[in-house]
Amino acid sequence: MQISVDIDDPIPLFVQIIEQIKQAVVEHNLIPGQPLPSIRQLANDLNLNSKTVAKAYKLLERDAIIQSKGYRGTFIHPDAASNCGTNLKGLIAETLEQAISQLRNEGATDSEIRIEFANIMNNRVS
Amino acid sequence: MQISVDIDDPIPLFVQIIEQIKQAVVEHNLIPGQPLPSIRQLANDLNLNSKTVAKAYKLLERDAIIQSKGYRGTFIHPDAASNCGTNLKGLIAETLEQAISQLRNEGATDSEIRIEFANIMNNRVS
DNA sequence: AGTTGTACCATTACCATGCATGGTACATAT
DNA sequence: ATATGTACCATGCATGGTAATGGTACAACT
Repeated sequence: MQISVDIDDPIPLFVQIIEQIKQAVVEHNLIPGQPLPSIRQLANDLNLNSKTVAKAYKLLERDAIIQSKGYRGTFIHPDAASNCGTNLKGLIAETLEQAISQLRNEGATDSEIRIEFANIMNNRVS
Repeated sequence: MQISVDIDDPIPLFVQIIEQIKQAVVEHNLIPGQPLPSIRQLANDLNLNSKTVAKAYKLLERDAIIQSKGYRGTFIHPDAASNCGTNLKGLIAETLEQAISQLRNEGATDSEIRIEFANIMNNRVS
């Protein structure tokens, strides 16, 4: 498995890692049960901080693309291929788009929407 | 009609203006049809930029609290009192809260929600 | 001892945003 | 001329969030 990152790319490094692993899964270059390099190992290879790689792995595990087995390492999830299709990102976009377009129709300003959004995300009381 | 602003107050100046005019409406110190100072006039009295006052007036007109009649000036809207009750801000908060809590239940990260939100607000293609 | 994933603490730099400012211009009226 | 609301251009400043960095520590296993 070849993974590379481009620091000059505006795409965040942890996203670059995620996309490459997902791509390898859909192309069957990575098959279920196959081991992935350890967080520290991959971080070392890419000259990245281990936290950056850990973040990518964490998100991949949440989406059931990979499986972390503690001291035994990290492996491709049995249902990795099908879970690559489930687009959580798409659901997020769809849900937010619906809410935002509704609010815009109600006459809300983008500025007001942004402010209220920030309040909610920070659990502030408005 | 007495309006005053406090520059040291963390509340934005245009919000201070809006709140005071709304307050005056609910207290019947401002009644429908009554004229408001012109944008430039009020800006001059408060030592503010005219754009700041214009912003406050624009939002007040959107909420049907006041009515702008071009060169004739700005006046209190006939339904000002009742429209002071309709809380657009509350609607925004409610709509967004519903969407966000749903996404959080689906497993979405706050970070992901924020990114997608920014994409939508900027009409970027994701 | 060495490695695994994970969880905290923290800081730095960058970028987007909101607020307020300034200038200019327009049509429409007195 | 003067005044009205409104629309565009632009800037400086402060704020807040993300991304990425670093250090430390833990339990569990080889």
